[in-house]
Order: sequence, then structure tokens, then C-alpha cells
Amino acid sequence: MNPIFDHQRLLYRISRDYYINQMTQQEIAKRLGLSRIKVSRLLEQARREMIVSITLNAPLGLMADVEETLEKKFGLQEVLIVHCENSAQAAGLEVELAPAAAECLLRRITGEETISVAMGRTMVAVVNALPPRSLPGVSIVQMNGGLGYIVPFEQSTELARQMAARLAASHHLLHAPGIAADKQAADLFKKDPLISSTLNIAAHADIAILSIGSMVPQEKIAQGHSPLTENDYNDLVSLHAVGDIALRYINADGHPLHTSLDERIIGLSFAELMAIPCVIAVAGGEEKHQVILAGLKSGIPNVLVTDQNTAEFLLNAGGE
Amino acid sequence: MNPIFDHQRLLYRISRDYYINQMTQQEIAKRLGLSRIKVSRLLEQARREMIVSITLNAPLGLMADVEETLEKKFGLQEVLIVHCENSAQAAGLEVELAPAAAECLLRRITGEETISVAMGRTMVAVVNALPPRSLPGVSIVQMNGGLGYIVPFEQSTELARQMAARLAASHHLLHAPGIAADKQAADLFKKDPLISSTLNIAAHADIAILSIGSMVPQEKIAQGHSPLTENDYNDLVSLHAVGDIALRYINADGHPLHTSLDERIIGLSFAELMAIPCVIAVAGGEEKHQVILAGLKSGIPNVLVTDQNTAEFLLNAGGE
DNA sequence: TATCACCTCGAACAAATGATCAATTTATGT
DNA sequence: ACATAAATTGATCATTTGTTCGAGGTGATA
Repeated sequence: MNPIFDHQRLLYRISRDYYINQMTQQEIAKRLGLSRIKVSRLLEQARREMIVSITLNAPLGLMADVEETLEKKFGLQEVLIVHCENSAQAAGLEVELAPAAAECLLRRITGEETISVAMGRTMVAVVNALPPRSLPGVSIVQMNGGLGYIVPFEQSTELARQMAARLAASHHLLHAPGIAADKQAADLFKKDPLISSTLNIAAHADIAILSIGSMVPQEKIAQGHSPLTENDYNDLVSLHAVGDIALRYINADGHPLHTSLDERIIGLSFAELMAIPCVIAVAGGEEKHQVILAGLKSGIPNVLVTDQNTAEFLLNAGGE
Repeated sequence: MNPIFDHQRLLYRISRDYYINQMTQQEIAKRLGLSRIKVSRLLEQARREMIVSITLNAPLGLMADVEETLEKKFGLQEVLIVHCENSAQAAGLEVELAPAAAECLLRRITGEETISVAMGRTMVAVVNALPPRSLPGVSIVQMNGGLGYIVPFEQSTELARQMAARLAASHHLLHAPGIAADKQAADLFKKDPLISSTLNIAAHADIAILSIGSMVPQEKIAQGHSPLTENDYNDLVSLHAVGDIALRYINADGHPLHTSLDERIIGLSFAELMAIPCVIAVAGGEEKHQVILAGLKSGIPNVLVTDQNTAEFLLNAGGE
């Protein structure tokens, strides 16, 4: 009987007592006449030598490896990939992403934080996916004025209000348009004590939840179905904008674009968004692939909730 | 996306970070926005739900499961099963058992203990299997007088001396026969200050190492090839003796047998053997199966080193 | 809607584990 | 045989982990 076999036998024995029989290192040491510290070291060796192997059984349909790769690639805290039915189309996709986003948001709420919320269809879906809770210490803060080119802009305000209601939380609303008519008007709004203080609160939120938007087709602008003017649109196109994060337009590198539009926005600035420690971005769909990539490059989002097609695109997209 | 999937996803995610990526529970908690304690509980759940599975890869030829079963069945600290070439025959078997016994003994020595040793072929093999060490704080104590019916009984003393030499340890020797001619002679030996103190030291040893012996065939007695008289033999047979542990004869239930022989023995008593916290029994071979079973029932051994055939026999033998 | 049983939560504590260090032992080359 | 380098050892300390407890919340039932 050679000594290395004896050693292997010991490694196995200790591993079994520790991992299977749930004994403490102290107990094992006493039983086998070793020092506690030596048991610790032998266990480490057993793991190295693969005498102990730990395997994970992933739930079916979970793209855990892709999630992890994307987290590392873009320096994110967390990526949630939702296996969507029809992820090619954005229409309806947000409803599929919303529950995962809601779970993620809820999980990150302990009961005392301030949460900035954006607006849009995705955010509506997220709010609808939130189960009722009693979180009186939480504040929901609107981080952009409303965009009401068809329905009044108070719809965005209503979104934040509803979210607060679901969570039985307090709220800070922004009674202002998301985009003012001109810089003067915007500055005037921002000087309003209530608006200014709300924006300040939003800027110092613990968590932000928002979506990422792609460029709307030119026809929509022409038809007036957008808060952007044709000038705005042309400016953005000339700067190679690919879309926006909370109304802040960015190019493919994720850099913010300073246009006249940018100055008319009543909402958090690019830098303010960047400073929020946990920004949850909820977005998916074929036509948003490029913006989402750009959005991640911007460094603003810390968490991404998306669909599997977008995830795959991001996986293959040129490096960070 | 249903909530239980979200939960599974979370369990998996946490398990991966913890078990694969070696993150601490604190780090995971911070990253995913949970309390540290909750991560701990989710990990526990993940183990319960087999999302985490820990497997051990046993070295080839290791009968770890049998070892464990025997430990539980007989309340032993440790069982070492050696895969012997020719375990049917006792001749030469002790040489195969010895290295494992030596490893076990050595492992249990920290450097300050007292070790009582028995005698016999098996013990000689164990001593020969011991690698040289420098353990000046260790005491080797002879726990039985010598049996020298052919060679002088000092051979046993020599065994203890050699063992002490291998370990560079001090020794306490017993210059007395293992079995005295009659009770008076035995009592006289035991009154000797040196012998009495040595026996006392042996009785309070931290570790004892001994073998288990089966009944010798009657012819050997008749031929005088045994320290036992024919009367002794007949007494033992009438009491259904199956063999001895360190000269203390026992029946199939492991109970000690009080005969005139018992009173003539110079060595540790049954009760003294029982009191030693770690008794390592080294024994194997077909003809010893019944004694070894009885020996384990006696409750004296805490560790058993044996061969695979004996182990299998013990496995199937009637319960403890 | 009120009440009760059950659950979940995190804080505080206790236990278990891992990391660092100095001292010793072991192996190796001269 | 001796010196030096490398490896091992256990003590001590810091970190990590598990347990217990009371508070608060949830849901079922009357």
C-alpha cells in the first residue's frame, strides 16, 4: 500500500465527512487525530485535485452562461435574459421583460431607498408587473418630465404615481414637460423650486429604472407623432445618434450628444444618470440592438434586462 | 415569466457566484441587492433543491462506503480497509495491513502522547512499516509482558524498543512475562514498582495499538507451542472463547472471560483497555473473522484496520 | 374586517473557516 | 556531514458563515 494512496484515501475520507456528512472541520480533526487547520488544508487540496466536484444544475431555459459573459463584457452587476416568445418585435416584448425587471427591482429594495423612474411603454409594463407591497420608507421619483404629444404629459406623472401606489411608497412628481419648447422655457422650469428639488432627489436616488430607446423613423417626426422637431432629428442624425437613455441621446460609442435638444430636456443629465449606483435598464427587440449596445457602452446601466436575441447580439458585438 | 422561474434563476445565480466564482455571501448580497443572511438562506435552499450537487470522486480501489457502514455499525472512529492480495490466509497478511496501520497511527500522533503497544507478528509488521520520525515528546509503553515460549520473552520488549527508536521517542518497557506461572507469581510481578508504574502509564495512554488473536488449534497447545496450558485451553473452550485482545480472552459477544489464566496475565485489564480513548486494532484473515467481530462487540477498539474479506464478513455479520 | 396562525425578515450573536506569520522540519546539493 | 532552500506545521487573528430571536407582515378563516 503506497503512501500516496493513503493520502488519497484520507482526502476522500475528509471530503466525505465534510461535504456529505456535514461534519465540521473540528469534528473531523478530532476523529482522525489531525489539527483543525490541517483538515482545512486537506479539504482545499481535495477540491484542487477534483476529489470534490461541485456541479450546478441549471433550471431549463436559463442562459446563465450568456448572462455571466455579458456581465463581464460590459462590467454589469447583473444581466437577466428573458426567453421571450416573439422577441423579434418590440411590440409586446416589454410585457415579457417586465416581470423579470419587476422581480429584480423588488429584490433590490430593502425598504429605505429612493428610486428614480423613467417613462414609456416599458416602464408602464414594469409597474403593472409589480406586486403590491407595503414600503412606506421608499420614495419613487420621476426623473423626466412627461412627453404628451398626443395624450397630456401627465401620463408620465401618472406612471410614477401608480408605481408609488403599488409599493405604498411616497412619491416626488415632476409637473413639467420632458422637452421644453426652447432653452429659456427649460431653464424656467428648472428654476421652479419644486421641479428643481425633485430633480435633485432623482439625481441622488439609490436605484433608477429606465429603458433604452431607438431612433424613431423620420416619418413619425414629420407627422408630429414625436416630441422631437425635424431640426432635432436632423441634428441627431448628423451626429450619428443611435437612440436615447432617459431622453439623453447617444452615439454608437455610448457618448452623449450635445444638441439644442439636449438643453431643452427637463430631466436627469447624462452625468447624473451615470452617478446613480444602480441603474436598471429594461430593453429588448431587434430594432434596439444597436442602441442597447451603445447604452451599455455609455456605462450608465448597471443591470440589464433583455431578451435572448438581443443577448446573443450583444455577445457577438464588437468588444466593450 | 412566472415567479418560481425567477426564484430558480436567483438560486442558480447565487449558487454559481458562491460555489464556482468563489464570491463571499456578502459580495453576492451587495451585487444582487439582498441581505447577506438571505443569500445564506437561498444557498441552503439551492442545496436542498439539488441545484447545487456535490459529488466525490473516490480513488480507485477504495471501499469508502463499506468503511463508513462499519464505522456506524460498530461505533468506530475509523475503519481502514486494505485491498490485500491474498487475504484468505493470515500468513503475510499483517505485512499488507501494517502500512495503513502505520499511517493511521502516525497521523494521530501530534508529538506529546503516550502510546501503548501490544506484541505479536502484526505489531512487528507495523513497527517495520513506520517511517523514521523525530518525536521526542512521545512515549512508547509496552502493555503486555513478553510471550517467549520458544524465543525469550524479551522479543516483545525489543519490539517496543524498536518502535521507540523509529520515532525517536522515549519508552517504558515491561520486563516481565506476559503470562506468569500462577496467580502468586503474577501478583509478585505486579507489585514490582517498575512494572506497576509501567502498567499504570500504559493504562493511561492516549493511543493503544494492538491486534486481535484467534484461538490456536489444540495440537499447538499439546505440543507446547503456546503459552497456554491445556487446562487454560479447556477452560476457555468451555466458556466458548473465540480469541483474545491483548491476551484478554472474550466470547462471541465480546464479553471478557474470567478464568485462572486471566489472573496470571501481566498486562492491561479489559477495563483498562476499554478506557483508552483511541485503541487501534489491526487484524484480518479468514480464521480471525469471528474474533474480530467479537472484538468489535467488546467495545475496546476505536479504529479497525483490516482486509476487504474481513470487512465484507463484518458487513454481513449479525448486528452490533 | 378582525383575528390568528404562519412565514419571512434582519439584527445580534456564536461558531466555523480561512489567512498570515514565525518556527521548525524535511529535502537537496555540496 | 553540513549548510541552505523549500515545505510543513500550528498559533493567532480576521473574516465568513450559521443560528437564534423578536418584530413585523401575509394570508386564511370566520
